[in-house]
Amino acid sequence: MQVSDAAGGTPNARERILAASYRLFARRGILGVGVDEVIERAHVAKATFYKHFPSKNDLVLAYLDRREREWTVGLVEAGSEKLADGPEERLLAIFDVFEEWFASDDFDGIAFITVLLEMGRSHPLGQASIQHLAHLRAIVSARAADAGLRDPEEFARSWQILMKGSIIAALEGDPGAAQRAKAMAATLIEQYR
Amino acid sequence: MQVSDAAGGTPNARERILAASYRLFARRGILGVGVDEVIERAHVAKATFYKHFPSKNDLVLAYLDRREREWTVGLVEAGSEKLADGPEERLLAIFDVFEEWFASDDFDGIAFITVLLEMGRSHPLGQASIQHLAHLRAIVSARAADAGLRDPEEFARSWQILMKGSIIAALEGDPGAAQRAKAMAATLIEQYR
DNA sequence: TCGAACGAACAGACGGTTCTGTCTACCCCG
DNA sequence: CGGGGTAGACAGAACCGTCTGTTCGTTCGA
Repeated sequence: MQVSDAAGGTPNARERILAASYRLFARRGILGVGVDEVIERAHVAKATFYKHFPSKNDLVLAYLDRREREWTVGLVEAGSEKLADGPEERLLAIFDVFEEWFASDDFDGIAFITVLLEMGRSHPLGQASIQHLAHLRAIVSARAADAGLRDPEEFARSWQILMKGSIIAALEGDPGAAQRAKAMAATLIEQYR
Repeated sequence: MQVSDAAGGTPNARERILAASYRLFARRGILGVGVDEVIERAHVAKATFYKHFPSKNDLVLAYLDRREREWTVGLVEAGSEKLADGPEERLLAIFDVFEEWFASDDFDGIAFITVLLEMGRSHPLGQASIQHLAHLRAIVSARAADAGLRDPEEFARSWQILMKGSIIAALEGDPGAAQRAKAMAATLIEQYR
């Protein structure tokens, strides 16, 4: 089967499209990137593109899925997992991961919010973004339950306000956004203990 | 001078363009609205449009300015002013204004962040958005100084994380976002007292 | 084992729409 | 008669999506 390219070598077409669009979409949004540019960067023929993704929308959906795997799960969940051991510490470590992320060259904002704002909440892509954000919140909620906090669902909603706010602040140019949010987060944990 | 139309009657062309673009941009973003649509909604000829605004960018800059007058100053500053009397109460009342705003039909998100995410921080319009957000922060900072809080500048940055986060949460569909942020805000005040 | 058939990718022209911005021509009122 | 407006054609680019035709490696049957 020639579907995968996990063993290195030249990635197959679908993977190249996904990789190219990932970087473009993350940095310039959906509306700001045309299909033609994705095709050029992926070194792929147009027909090949439309064989794998019937429309640009389908590509964006795949992009959001990948964003969830790589960012939500890979960076946020796994990253904070190995930085701390207690359940409360694991929660707080999210903002340590953020701090490093904010300072890195890979810091490209929060895709789900960008897409939500670009497309609007009634658009299918806006709806998909809302669902991805709900999944992120579920992770926080589960950790809150782990830590024995009361009302994990409510807690997670407040927590996510801090996450979103700090990401926007960082994007705006505030280098201390992560630590500022972390301080408020620590207080929040106390109040839900 | 025929610039204003404050006395009613048919607004002049410039004002109609501004009014039409305000609603369109606020709801669908910058990239999602074409000049042709603005022209149609404003009942204005294309040449007239380009006489008043040399480029779409110039219109967006004017839109952001108006947004600052109507939203930042009109809604947030003035609105919370008349809802409370003590300096701390005036700060907290911002989130009461938010709650009403979130529930209203006029709730159209936060223009400055939308433009920032759409255009990127290096784009002139992104830069302008950052400046408008800084102005909003300056208002918070001044009120914090009024309330005798320590380090008003730092305080305002944390405060703004709550504001941004709650607006995004509301946009995502969380009706309790304002009160959740207000609770965290009250705690923040205590810590800076 | 050789050659036909096939799948997957390639390059790129093309159509129809939309975008920003320019320009001409007219019109109407003070 | 001049300034501010109207209507709308136009240029040139970018957009999404379709389509034609070619190449290359694999598979499979005679």
